[in-house]
Amino acid sequence: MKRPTLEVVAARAGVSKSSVSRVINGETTVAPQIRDVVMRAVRELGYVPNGAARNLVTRRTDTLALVISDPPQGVVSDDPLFSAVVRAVSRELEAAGKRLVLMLAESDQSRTRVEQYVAGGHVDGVLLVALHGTDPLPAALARQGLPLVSFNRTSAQDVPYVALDNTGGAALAVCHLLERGRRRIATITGPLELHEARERLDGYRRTLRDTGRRSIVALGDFTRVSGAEAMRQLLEDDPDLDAVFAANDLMAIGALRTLRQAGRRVPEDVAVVGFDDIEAASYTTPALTSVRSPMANQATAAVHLLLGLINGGPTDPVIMPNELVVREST
Amino acid sequence: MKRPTLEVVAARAGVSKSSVSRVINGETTVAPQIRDVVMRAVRELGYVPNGAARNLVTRRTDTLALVISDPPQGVVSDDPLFSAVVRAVSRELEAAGKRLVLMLAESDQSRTRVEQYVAGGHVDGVLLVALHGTDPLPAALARQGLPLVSFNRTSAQDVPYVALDNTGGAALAVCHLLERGRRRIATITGPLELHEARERLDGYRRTLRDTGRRSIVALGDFTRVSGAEAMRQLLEDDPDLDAVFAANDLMAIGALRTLRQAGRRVPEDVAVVGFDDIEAASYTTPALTSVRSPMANQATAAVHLLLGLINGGPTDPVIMPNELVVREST
DNA sequence: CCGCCGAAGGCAAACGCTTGCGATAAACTG
DNA sequence: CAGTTTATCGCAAGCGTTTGCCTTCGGCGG
Repeated sequence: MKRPTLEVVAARAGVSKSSVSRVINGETTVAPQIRDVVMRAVRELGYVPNGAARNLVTRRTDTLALVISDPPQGVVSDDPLFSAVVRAVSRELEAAGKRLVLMLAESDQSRTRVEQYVAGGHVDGVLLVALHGTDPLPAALARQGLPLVSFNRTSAQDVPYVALDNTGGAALAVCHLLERGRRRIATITGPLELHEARERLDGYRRTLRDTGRRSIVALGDFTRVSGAEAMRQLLEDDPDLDAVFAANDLMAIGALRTLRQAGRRVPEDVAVVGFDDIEAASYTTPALTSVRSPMANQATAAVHLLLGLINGGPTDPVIMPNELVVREST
Repeated sequence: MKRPTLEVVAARAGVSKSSVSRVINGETTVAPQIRDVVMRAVRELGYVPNGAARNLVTRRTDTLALVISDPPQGVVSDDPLFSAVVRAVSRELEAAGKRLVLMLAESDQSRTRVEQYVAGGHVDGVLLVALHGTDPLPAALARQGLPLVSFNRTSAQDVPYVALDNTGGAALAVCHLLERGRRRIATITGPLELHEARERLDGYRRTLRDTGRRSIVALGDFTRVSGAEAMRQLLEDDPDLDAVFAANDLMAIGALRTLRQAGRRVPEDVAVVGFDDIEAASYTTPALTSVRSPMANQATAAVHLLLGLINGGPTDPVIMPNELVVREST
């Protein structure tokens, strides 16, 4: 059951290991005649080069790590985001001929394991999703000196990133509500220790302030139940509100339920806008208007940035614009 | 920026490479005093063993591949299943100190890439999700002689697997409907080239036959729209039906929408049962009764089976039981 | 016809680690 | 106290590739 090595291929082809290696790696300095005999031997023996040996000498692995640093109940655990990102990254790396190792860092212990792994030279670069503002991992990985791209602005300096335009997206949502003639626009925020949630809140606040209106804020944590709860709170605080901007779709869905229970019609009495445009946003009744987060595009862009970095390319951050998808809820 | 090697650690500690290696690998045949001095050197230098070199000699990689063989629009693309499986596998491997490389095989080209990769000795074993009955990958991977576990029965012989009890789950659903007094129970199937879909249909048919009732079948493809469409078909074929068993939740959700549009009340006029119990099943109105597929447990079991195989354990298949979650739609 | 140049293939030295085996010294045994 | 067994450690041989450099050989120019 032993796999053949370069040596036996060389023997079979009647040439040296060097030549076989050169053929395998597509070098041009080898005579077509030798190339053919080598290829034949390779095929006959079913030879596949040993990865470890190759990595050892070339110091490349053609493998990138996707690290998702988030507590088990965190934001990225949110299914739609998780699979959109993972799948897009996987596809893009596949297309580039690279491999993906996926690491969920859900505890400090696993975070140090990630560091060790990266330090062990197993990967050529790291793609990092670390939404929490105080996460130590970005800085730790940056220190390793390996190419690194983050999925958002990090507290660590000089980490190239690809981020959504959260502020702009929130502004988009609020402007839309204003155009629809809404006067009292509330918001349900995400957990404010996340950059993402902060920025969405900022966008909401700034837009309202610019038009001389006041903010009505309830805190959520990006879960559906927190959205429902926050909505109850808002109705209590300000029964006359006529619109809600939720910082993500799950909370918007929760809010919809609360509104229905409270007998408010959507959108007649209260308009609702979500954020992310997850699949489920189009299932709800009424279907949810939402700011589309181009997660897949973001992931693709992040992979490209990283691959560029590995080849000595530029480190300029990328900001992804997002667009509003108008449905029945506004 | 060069990382230190065993050699420099040994020099610093004033011992041989062997001793350092033994300390690193936690062998017991090393004197505590030496152990300490080595550990200190390791810490001071920030030494981390090089993975490639280690793999090369030990022939282990502590890395397992999760291969998802499915066309881009396939079943597993279904977000909830995808992320549940990926996340559970990742957690379990993390706990076992192993690494996960994720490979989506969405084309024949990428399927051969998977084979090459596995043959290249990059992984110690493979976890395979290949639902399509005609997928050649199970057999191809089995031929490699590496430990392999599939997420369902495969056409390839002798591949250990961990499968859901699809037949039993469907029976559970139908029995429940019968107990609720339903007489005309229809079903919406998944794409029948999938084992999964076949088995669920079998379970439905067998249960009805055993109680002397006839089957009412419409074909779907596991997508929400196909569910809606199939439901329309069913209403046309048999306007008097009083219950529907959908082979997955997405189709059940589609069916709910069609029923509402058709003015049928759920569950008063028509009861609906789904399969999988995805997150969204509890969001719908009315909330969906569903057969819970313990995907996470299944994934965990698969990982354990694989790890066992690697250590020479048994290859007995595992069948996961599932339970019915009763909600408002029945 | 001779010398030189370039192309192409082979040799052998790494790459960084593990591990069987022998060496050494300490600890026993009788 | 001599003969042995034990506990530790070091030596060096790989593991399977890649690659710098040297060798060889055919071809070309002078």
